[in-house]
Amino acid sequence: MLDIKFIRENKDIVQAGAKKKHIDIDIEALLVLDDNRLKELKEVEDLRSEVNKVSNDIARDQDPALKKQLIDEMRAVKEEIKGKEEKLKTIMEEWQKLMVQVPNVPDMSVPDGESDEENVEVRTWGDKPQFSFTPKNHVELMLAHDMADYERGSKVAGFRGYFMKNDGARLEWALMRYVEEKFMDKEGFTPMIVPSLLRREPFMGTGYLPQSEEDLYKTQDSDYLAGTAEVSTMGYYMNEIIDKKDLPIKFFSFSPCFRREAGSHGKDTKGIFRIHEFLKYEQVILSEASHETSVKLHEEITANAEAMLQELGLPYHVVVNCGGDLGLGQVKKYDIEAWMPSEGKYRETHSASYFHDFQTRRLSIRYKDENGKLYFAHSLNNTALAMPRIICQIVENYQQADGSIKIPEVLRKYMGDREFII
RNA sequence: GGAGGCGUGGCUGAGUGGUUGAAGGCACUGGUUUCGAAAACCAGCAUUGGUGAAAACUAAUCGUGAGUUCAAAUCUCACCGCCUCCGCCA
Repeated sequence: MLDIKFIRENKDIVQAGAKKKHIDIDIEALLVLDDNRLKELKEVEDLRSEVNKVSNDIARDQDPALKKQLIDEMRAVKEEIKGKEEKLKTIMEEWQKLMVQVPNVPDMSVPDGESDEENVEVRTWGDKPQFSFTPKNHVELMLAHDMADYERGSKVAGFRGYFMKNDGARLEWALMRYVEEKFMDKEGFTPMIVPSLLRREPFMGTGYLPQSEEDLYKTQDSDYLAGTAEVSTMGYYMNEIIDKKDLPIKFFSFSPCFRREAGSHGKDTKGIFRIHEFLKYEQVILSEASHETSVKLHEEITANAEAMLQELGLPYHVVVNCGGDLGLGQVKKYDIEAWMPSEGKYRETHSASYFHDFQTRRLSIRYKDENGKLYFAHSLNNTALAMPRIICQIVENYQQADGSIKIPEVLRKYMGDREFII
């Protein structure tokens, strides 16, 4: 959610921002509605003011006849208010509906473009492996080593169901222990295990609803399953006021994640790259309301992720997402994509975004500065490590001519000090 | 799932229809005092929206939403949350 005052004063910027994100919204129409809203609000408030005043007179006045007269008068005014309130309510509903659709303004440095195909590479790291043989894809490799069972997965869990097995399960646990140790020692990060089964409010607050209703699983109690720990972690301080000296607040959150993948039925239908249920560690930050601080922290959480990919020895590149590939609230986003030999391209493992106060305004997360003044905090997030997806890149990049898979050095101690999956 | 109780400002805690946005206390801020501090004393101290250059004025907010009333923290209903007891269960 943007501040209506900001929208009023910067309507051209907001409209241009929406265009850059390829989101169709008429800011001018919103402002006309807003004028109308203010006019009706004023009328209702003036009438209420009159009622308040006279009500006090009634309380004070002892003359019964005069009392009765005033009460009758106010009864009439009340009727008038009722009618106007009805009108205002209708306007407000329309206003709210439009307001939650207004996208945050993307940063100047965000490239133009419609889809992820127009994201721009900003840097690459690592040497892509050269194979003297035809490399297998992760689906085949994991099957060959009995690291996953897709058939029984879909028998039991349906489309995109899977079991992780043997060294597949061990590798996933190894990654979990690795990333936990990595962040446990990292200064400032509070580790949290967070809920995934959530009410509607945190989804509205983070900007996943109302737009992405069809991407979320919903229960018969009208709760939703979160696709990322970001949702509940951001909800943690919902409707609260934070002391400025506690900022930035950094969370290292773990949760199961659930995604319907409604818009991607044909994509990545084999294996464990795109699945309905997985485990993810997420970095979430609340910071002071400063663009510079947001930018700095954005680079920091991106660097945290890159450091791990480097230790895991996975070649990757970082892309800055184009306007059309940004979410409603995102100001800027980097996707980190690791090399996938079987596809001859990079595939996403991490996604780092910052939002300014878009989410915190919806969630009402504020902080108080030295002078007691209140501000909406800024928020950011990035994947820490998402499982089992990253195993796809690990097994593909580390496959050997003899069919074995080399275990990344940093994970060996969690895999019984072995060098290979044979 | 059943029975009962409760939800007031940063905290604590009064307040069952009428100048109550809300007593008192704590905390916090400023001042007096002091070499300095503590204590004491004095003063200040909610948020959001609107109008306004500002001062100020105005509306809303006592879990949330509806309702009754000229007037609601106070009465009614629904929902949410918390607590206690019973049942069930990891």
